[in-house]
Amino acid sequence: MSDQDLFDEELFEGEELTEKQKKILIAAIESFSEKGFAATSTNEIAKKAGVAEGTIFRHYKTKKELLLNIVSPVMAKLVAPFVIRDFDKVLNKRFDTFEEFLRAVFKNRHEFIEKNSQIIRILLQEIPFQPELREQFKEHVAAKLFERFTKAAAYYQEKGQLLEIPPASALRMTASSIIGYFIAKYVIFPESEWDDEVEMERTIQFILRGLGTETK
Amino acid sequence: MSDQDLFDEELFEGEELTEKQKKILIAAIESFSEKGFAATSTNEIAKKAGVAEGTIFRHYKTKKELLLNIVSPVMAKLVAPFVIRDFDKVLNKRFDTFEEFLRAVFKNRHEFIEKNSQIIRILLQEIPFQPELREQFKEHVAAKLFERFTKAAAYYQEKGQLLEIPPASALRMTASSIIGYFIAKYVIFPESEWDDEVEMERTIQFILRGLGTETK
Amino acid sequence: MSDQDLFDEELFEGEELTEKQKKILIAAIESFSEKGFAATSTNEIAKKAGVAEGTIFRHYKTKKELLLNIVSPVMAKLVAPFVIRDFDKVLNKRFDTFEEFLRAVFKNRHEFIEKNSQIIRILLQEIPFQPELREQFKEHVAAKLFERFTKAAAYYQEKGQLLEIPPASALRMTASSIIGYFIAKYVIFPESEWDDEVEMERTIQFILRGLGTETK
Amino acid sequence: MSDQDLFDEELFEGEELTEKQKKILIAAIESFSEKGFAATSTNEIAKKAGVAEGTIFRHYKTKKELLLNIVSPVMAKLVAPFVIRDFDKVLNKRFDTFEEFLRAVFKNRHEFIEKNSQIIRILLQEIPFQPELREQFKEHVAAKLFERFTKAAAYYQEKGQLLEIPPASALRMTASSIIGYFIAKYVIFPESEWDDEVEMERTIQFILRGLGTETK
DNA sequence: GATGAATGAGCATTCATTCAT
DNA sequence: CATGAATGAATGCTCATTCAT
Repeated sequence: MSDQDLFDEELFEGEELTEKQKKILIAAIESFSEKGFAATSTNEIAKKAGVAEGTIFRHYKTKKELLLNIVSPVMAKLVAPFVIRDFDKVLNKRFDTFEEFLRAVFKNRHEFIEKNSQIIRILLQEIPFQPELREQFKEHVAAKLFERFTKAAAYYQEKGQLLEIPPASALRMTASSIIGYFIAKYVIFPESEWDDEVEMERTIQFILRGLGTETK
Repeated sequence: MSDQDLFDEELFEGEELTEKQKKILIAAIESFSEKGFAATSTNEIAKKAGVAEGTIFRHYKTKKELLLNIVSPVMAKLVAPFVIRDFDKVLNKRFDTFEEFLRAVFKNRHEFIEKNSQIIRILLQEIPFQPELREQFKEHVAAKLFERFTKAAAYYQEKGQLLEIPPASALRMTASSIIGYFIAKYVIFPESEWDDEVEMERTIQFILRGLGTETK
Repeated sequence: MSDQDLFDEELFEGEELTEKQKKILIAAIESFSEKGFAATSTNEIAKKAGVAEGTIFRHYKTKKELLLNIVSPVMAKLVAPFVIRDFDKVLNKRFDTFEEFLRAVFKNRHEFIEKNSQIIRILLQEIPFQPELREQFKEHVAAKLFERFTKAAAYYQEKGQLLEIPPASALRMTASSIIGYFIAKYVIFPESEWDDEVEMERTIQFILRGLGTETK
Repeated sequence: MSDQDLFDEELFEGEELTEKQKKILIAAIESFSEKGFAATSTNEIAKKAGVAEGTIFRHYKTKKELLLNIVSPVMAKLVAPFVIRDFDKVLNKRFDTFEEFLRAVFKNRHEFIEKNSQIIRILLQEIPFQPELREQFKEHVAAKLFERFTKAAAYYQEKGQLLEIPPASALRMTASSIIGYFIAKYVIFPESEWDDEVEMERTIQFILRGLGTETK
């Protein structure tokens, strides 16, 4: 929890939040992720945050706006490493092989997701029911991810390292495997023993074998 | 819609439902899958079903019981092909290779999921928030699936067709890929053009390469 | 109060109201007329009516709908004597002189207004703020009143009993005088001594002298 | 609007108002007259006035006090021409006939009401619900008006120009006719074509015929 | 003097559930 | 069995007012 708190501050740092606003956000994140958005009452959030109910609505006009304010920055930062300027060059320089690329993305996003697991859980839960969220997701996450992944895929396909299938399909299978890893870890076996390093490596190998061309 | 209706009757057929009960179930499924369980009111269900609100509570003590009554039979039937008596023999006889096995499971469950997409969507949405559901899921779905898949995995590993990794990991990656396929199809691109046959085949190939041994 | 109650039943009689609905209406009428629509809470109405707050909303979707349901029937019946079929003939037969006509209208509407003073007070208060009410009023009261009064005016002008001014002006002055009488009686001096008969007669004489031709 | 603004300053001129106070008053007048006192929030007034919500309460302890501060000066000035010292002499000198008197009062108050139509609308709306207002009105408006009108009436009755009825009744009918004129003009037909001069003259003639003794 | 964040009581409305018919 | 009127707790949200800065 202290870890979570630490990060929340970092996450919303560009926004000049008052102490009360931070408490409201933290309380809302906790409740939304535990019980779901619709089943969490503003009264409950207020109590958990130690503020008056009216205070919530001074800062967020509606409960839905509170939800969007929680989830939007995470969506933005979720694709951050893909939105670097001159992504192509970065690709050229840093990741010579698809394996390096895959491994870097996985590791890096792993940390991010770990730190924001609650909010991402909320995001996943609410995307089917909140059109605004879906719109944001499509525009800022899916589209960007798809665009950059397509470039990367072309690059590695050219190099002969990646199977010649449509990037969309490659992306789907990569994402399925990675997201499946996180859901297993955080949703299905949250309290089980689980060897992060080993399972992550297995997942990477699985994707590489499934999509790579290596005679390996 | 008529397809969906048709199937709903089939799905609950062992249960001797009155006409009104069927209407209630169909209405509830529609609303729950569209707006979520918590955001659907019993009043709304009653109106859509064309019955009085009291009638719902005559058949289902609480709203949650209604949810469980919808979702439970689907959970049971979701693992149906794995729960055949003498699963080992079935395995021996029918699916000589891992590829055959995988292909059969995928195709067969594909139809089932397609017919029950609404209910499965409800299931996925509500599992995180309904302990009873989670319990049922673990007991009747996950455990059975795991048990039978483990047997199958051992069988194909012995035959040298499947990579020597823990069955749990193999299951996770297989399931991720298959479920990822369905989520892409039903949740992310529900109105997009999407070539079922091709994408399914790609997914199968991906899993086979990822988990199979290279002799292929 | 018993008088008021008696009449309320009569007023809404065409509507098949349950006992609870009647209580809600009576309570709402009392509160709205005492404190105004905006300053009356539904909680207060519920308590006064002896029903649960939810019960109000079962019968009237919103507080405003409750207001309209109270005020509309009175508006309709307020112009009732003018909406008789063959108003012209009635005029011919029954009221040979403008004085008779005026006296009849005044007396008859006097009783109606007396019985519905609370609701009419609500109507007057809320007309400036409720566009729906204003619309209804224009359509069902003002227009009808104007139309029939215009006919009557023409009739008496032809007979040489009424000053030759536009009917609209004559109506305005007649209505001002009559409504002024009621406001003085019910709003300004509600608890004063006030000789109904004498003041009414004075008002009639005032209008007759003001609008009649001098032959009298 | 500039006219209105201009006058507002004039109206409150004896009171040494700061710029912010004026803005608050103007904003409150506008909102109260448009939506009613109870339906206007202090937040809304603050925004329209361009001040902080707290600023309103620095100047007016409560929202009701703000209302009274708006309405009181208008009430005082509404009867101004009647509160001249030596009203009797003024009467003697300036208005030899009831007609002159009536015409002067009507014309003069017409301008005043036109300039303060918003505030007077507020006054009319809130008098039934604000005991303080009613008290002030009785004490400063009705009583004074009644007292001076009674004197004037006696004067003109003595001169044989005014019907021998109780001044209270004469006042009621005069006031009804004049106020009816304003309500028609400002409330019922605010956007209609309406010939001020002609209708005012008709109204004056109506009162004169109704109350005068002229063989005219 | 002016601000605006904070308050908590109060608001209209919705809800799952009950029960007399 | 089925109904639907009734309930009252709970909900998201608004309000006039306060007060530290």
